Amino acid sequence: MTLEIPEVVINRLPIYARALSALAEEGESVVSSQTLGEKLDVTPAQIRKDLSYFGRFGKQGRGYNVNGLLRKLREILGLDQQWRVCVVGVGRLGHAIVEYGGFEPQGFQIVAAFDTDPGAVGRQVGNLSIRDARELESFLAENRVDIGVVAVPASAAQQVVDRLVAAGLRSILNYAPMPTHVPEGVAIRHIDPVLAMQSMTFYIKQRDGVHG
Amino acid sequence: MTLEIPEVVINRLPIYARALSALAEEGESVVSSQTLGEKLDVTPAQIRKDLSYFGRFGKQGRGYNVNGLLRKLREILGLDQQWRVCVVGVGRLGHAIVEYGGFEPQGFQIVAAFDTDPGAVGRQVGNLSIRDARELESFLAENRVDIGVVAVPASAAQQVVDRLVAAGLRSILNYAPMPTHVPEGVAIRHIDPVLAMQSMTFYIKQRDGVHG
DNA sequence: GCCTGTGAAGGATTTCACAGCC
DNA sequence: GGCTGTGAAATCCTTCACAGGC
Repeated sequence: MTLEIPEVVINRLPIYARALSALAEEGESVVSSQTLGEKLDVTPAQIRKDLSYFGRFGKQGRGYNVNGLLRKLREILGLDQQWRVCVVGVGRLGHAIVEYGGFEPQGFQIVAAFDTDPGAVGRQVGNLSIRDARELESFLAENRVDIGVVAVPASAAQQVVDRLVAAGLRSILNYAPMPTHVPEGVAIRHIDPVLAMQSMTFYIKQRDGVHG
Repeated sequence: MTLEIPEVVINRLPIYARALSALAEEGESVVSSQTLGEKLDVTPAQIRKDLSYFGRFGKQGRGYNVNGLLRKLREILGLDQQWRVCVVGVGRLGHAIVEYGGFEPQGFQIVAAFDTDPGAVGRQVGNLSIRDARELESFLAENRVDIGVVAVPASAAQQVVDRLVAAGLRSILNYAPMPTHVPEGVAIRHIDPVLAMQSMTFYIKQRDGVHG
């Protein structure tokens, strides 16, 4: 398909899609790059340029059809499909992830949860029964899974990522405080609130000088 | 102090600091940009250039002193200090945040939690008693708080961010699935696992074509 | 008149490549 | 010989500005 679309562009598309959803719910039928940009703190030129990688969706003089563009973006991103997700590590964090209600409505269905702790295996979380992490490979061989969520301690993160990749997964969401790496061709995203805070403190310090 | 250091650079420093911590624990005393880069999937030149914004910390022919550089980075980022954090919104997500043990050891102390729900106010979470969100401004006026964590529903996020900013907070970590905006001079970071997944599905689709 | 789509310009970030020092 | 620090080059990304269509 279309080659070499910058990753920054891909990362912005879901934001556009979300804003368009909101506009659609408010009953708006048309939106200009100007108006959309104001809602999102993005320049209109950026929105137009981003969209131009995928086609010509607007109408001169009017703007974009909200539902039309939303449908297009959902198609491009695959948000019109169901995605199957497994979670590895069901400690406090993994628990919260499995029970978080925000994934399902967006098409991300959690189909399995794994843990190494014999005390956790077999327990019920949400509507899943926790599986033994030793079954990870066999489960992935027998069931379609699209995305792996890693919620294990930092010390185990790389090993778990390696197993997921070896088993054929190509998309990983890593919650472990550890910058695991993956081979070319595997998408990985890191969720790390501590890192996020640690980069903000630099600016606090710069502004205010040193606290007690 | 030093002016105009790119934000991307600041965002990488905590990663370097974390890797140096690990090296220090392993008893390594010296590391080259080459070796550090391999651990982090970052080019050696990038590491050297990033560090050069802040000074000259290495020794030609040897590399960097692990503990020395770590101390420097912690000082630059303010990680050698205690930071006071408040959490707004103590639903399931806020709960998990307050009870997550990963912040305290890094110097981020959660000093208050707020909610609007009368049924939640007064309840105990971790070692905090949930406060009425109406007390937010008075609490911030009387107590030093450095970082505000927003864990409210999307519909309330912008409003909460506005209140935090109006009360003088200049660093915000937003967990709400909603790209809130803030005035110049306020640092904000978004944590949004759904967005992260939605950008990965693009690549799955590109590789594999469409699933059922 | 308004707004898109897009080459070209501009700006930011990364990488190169090497002088200089240990 | 190995490795840093850094100008210069290369690359990547954003913004400009305007031709063209509604």
